[in-house]
Amino acid sequence: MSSSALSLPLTVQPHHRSSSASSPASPSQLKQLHAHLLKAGIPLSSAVSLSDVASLCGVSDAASFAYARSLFRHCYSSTTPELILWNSCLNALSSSSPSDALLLFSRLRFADILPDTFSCSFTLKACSRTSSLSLGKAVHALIEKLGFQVDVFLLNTLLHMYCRCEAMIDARRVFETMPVRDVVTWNILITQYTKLGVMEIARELFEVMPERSVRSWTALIAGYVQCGQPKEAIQLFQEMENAGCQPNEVTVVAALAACADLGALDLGERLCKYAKSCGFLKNVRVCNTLIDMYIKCGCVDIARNVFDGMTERTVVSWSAMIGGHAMHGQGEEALELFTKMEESGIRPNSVTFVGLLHACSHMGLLDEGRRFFTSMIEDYGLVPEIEHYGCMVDLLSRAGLLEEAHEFIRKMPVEPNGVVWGALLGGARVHKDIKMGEEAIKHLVKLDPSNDGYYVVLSNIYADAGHFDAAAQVRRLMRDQGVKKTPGWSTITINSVTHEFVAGESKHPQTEEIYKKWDELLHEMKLRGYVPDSSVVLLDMDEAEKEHVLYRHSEKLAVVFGLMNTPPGSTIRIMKNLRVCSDCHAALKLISEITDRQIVVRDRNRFHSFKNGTCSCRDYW
DNA sequence: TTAGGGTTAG
Repeated sequence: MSSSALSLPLTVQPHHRSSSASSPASPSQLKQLHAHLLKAGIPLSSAVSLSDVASLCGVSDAASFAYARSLFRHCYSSTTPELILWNSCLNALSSSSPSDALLLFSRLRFADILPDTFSCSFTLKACSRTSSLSLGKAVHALIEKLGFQVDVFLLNTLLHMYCRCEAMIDARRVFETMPVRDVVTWNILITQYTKLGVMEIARELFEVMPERSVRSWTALIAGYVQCGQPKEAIQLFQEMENAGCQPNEVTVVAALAACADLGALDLGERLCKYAKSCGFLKNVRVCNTLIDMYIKCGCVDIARNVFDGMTERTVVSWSAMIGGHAMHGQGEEALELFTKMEESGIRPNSVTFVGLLHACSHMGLLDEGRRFFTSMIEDYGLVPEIEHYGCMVDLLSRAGLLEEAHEFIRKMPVEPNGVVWGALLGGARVHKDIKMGEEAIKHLVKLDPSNDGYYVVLSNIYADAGHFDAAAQVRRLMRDQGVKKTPGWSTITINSVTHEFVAGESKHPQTEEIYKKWDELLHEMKLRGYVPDSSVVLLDMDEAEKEHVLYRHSEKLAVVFGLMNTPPGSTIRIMKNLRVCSDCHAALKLISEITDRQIVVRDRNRFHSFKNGTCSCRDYW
């Protein structure tokens, strides 16, 4: 009943009660209703649901509580034992307002009423949700005193409480001494270890558990994804299929997230088909993850189709899609979508604004970016986080406003991180500002001395300005700091087999043919004006050697391999661990033109889609 | 009337 009945009290259905999930009436509404029903002569018990009463119990003043108890007695006491009413309230409050559930439990104890296993279970749930370890321990003691230690259900709740409070010694003690364990017991513990990032123990438990449910598999798959081990997640998913266990919505979400991380489009597509056949696409979270998977696998158009086809969208759906357009250099689409989002009445959150600011910085939309930054604070009351500051510094410094960017960093209320200084450094490179580059690197070296990327950029700035001695000094600095260059790798997946290419390595069985094909391409590229840009090579060697190093960059090898092993006209998709270097960027533009192929490269920041000699980033990256 | 797994930024 609740709200509809409250607005039209005389139409109350005598035996219709709301479930505890529906929103309870407020105390004042309830009092109003109470008065109304008394006048109309309708018995109170037929109109007041337990969850309504529960909402009253949440009121901490003694008068309201007394009123709630009188309602209890008035409505139910002739037919139902009072403890069930307490339990119903505890149940409702443990989800809606756990601190009130704890308060109610203390009142129950104070009233000298003996709790049963249900009361304890609801109270432990409230302890979990409020991380009240000491109260949880008190309930544990009570459980032992009352002899409830044989109830698996209750002990699982207890175990869960200890896990949520990260009291793993207590959790293990409960687990070890449980007289009976069921699959839920194991799942709780496995999930906790995945949350703590201890995947080895989670896996061990998974291996030895006597019986597994879909949730056991899913918990471990999701754990691998959360711990940044998507390959293991996919492997386990395949094991799960082989074991004949049917993935459900949650499993699909976890597996799709792994595909997104890996750029594993083939499996992602298969999961999409499976989800469709099971009717999972009605589930918003499945669709959200599906959108993310398609975006991160380079298929922004398909992602948009999924998005457009959704009947219900959450802030996550909108944010994912806006961020996706931004990542693919589609700034206008991102901004248009934001307008639609506002029209639809969904309130943007801080992630939405990260996507929007990304879109602006990738497109050089200075004024819009500033506007969004102000709007998120003033119109939406959001507090900017480090990511937002990073986007703003990126936006300003790319636009050439390096002084303003620097000033912005100095005024930031949060400590700038490597992303923020890195953005200033990037701007300094584009605008050939040595002073600002040096300022940025000063902080970057302190924050992250082992990251070689920054040195490369600084050296490029020097080399650009003709300061070759300074460039050499950077190389010395790198050596002195013990900085090793992160090997660049690129992967391409063909017929479900992922081929990895590491810069300079020649491990792939088709290496000879790849080099041969590259030489042919190089000839054609040079005819079209390609000049190798060896400034990106930070090694002491002569020009010819530098060019040789350049020609063995992993994304070039992967693209050539792709050209050789995929049908003409098909899109080539590459994943790269670092950012695309400027020489490869120029080369891939030409290759897309010469071979009439679309080449989509996912680098660590964004997507580059090369087609007909141009890139979707419009060379602004 | 009680317990366990999920999505967007990086």
